[in-house]
Amino acid sequence: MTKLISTIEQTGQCCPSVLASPLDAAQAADLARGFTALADPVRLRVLSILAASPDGEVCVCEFVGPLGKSQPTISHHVKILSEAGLVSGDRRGKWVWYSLNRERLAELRAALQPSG
Amino acid sequence: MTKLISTIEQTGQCCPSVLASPLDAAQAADLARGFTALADPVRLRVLSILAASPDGEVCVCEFVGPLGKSQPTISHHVKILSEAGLVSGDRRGKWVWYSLNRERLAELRAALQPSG
DNA sequence: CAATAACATTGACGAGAGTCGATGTATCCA
DNA sequence: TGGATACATCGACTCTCGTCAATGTTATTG
Repeated sequence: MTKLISTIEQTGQCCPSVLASPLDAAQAADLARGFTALADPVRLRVLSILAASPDGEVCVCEFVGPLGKSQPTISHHVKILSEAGLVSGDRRGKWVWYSLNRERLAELRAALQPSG
Repeated sequence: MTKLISTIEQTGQCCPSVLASPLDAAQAADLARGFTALADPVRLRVLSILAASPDGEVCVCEFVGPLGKSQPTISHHVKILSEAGLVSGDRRGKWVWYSLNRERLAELRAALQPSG
């Protein structure tokens, strides 16, 4: 807590940033987990399809064809994105509708933002 | 080329963005390579140390102690960052001074930027 | 209840990543 | 010329990741 306040005072930010000050091991591990979720072409395409969807929601079956991967593979990637906080799933009947978590994406973007 | 102009017209950006429009396989692969370079705590700490350095340059030997990794391991990570365009090395005598490539980092940040 | 559909989970496989000791290469100095 | 220093490369190991076939789970429908 003291460390968090110190970080805020030093950087003017609420989240660790790569460019603000040297990261300790824990901060670096947290950020690395986030970027790991972005470090796969299938997952990036899932996010981009979600972002481009008019109603902001896409069910899993709509990823399988366009991305050329099997249903278990898509399900695997969506789970990774979900655990990283980048997407959220909502079950309605047989379908699970996934939506983009733009706040989480903004956090990772902010970690690459210059401090000054 | 035609595709690039089309992308610029549609998105107002020069680089593929996750949030602008659905990524094709090649665009997604390119971005994934960039985020893969960021998806490791050691490499994030290397970048953060470079960003915090007063003169913007750090030689390899200054990473080894603080990061608690062997010299070959640090050299390996610096190479990955270099190949990803995120850092540049400059040999001066026995030392190799590495500096941060902020433009490349800005490109990856822009890929997470909302289009509207 | 049985059959179907959408999605998740499991198990297994090959490929790639992170790590370090040992070694190679380049540079400086005595 | 020889030794010492800084960094890169190699080889090997372990572990994780991406992938898919097979199977399980949940919900709808007849």
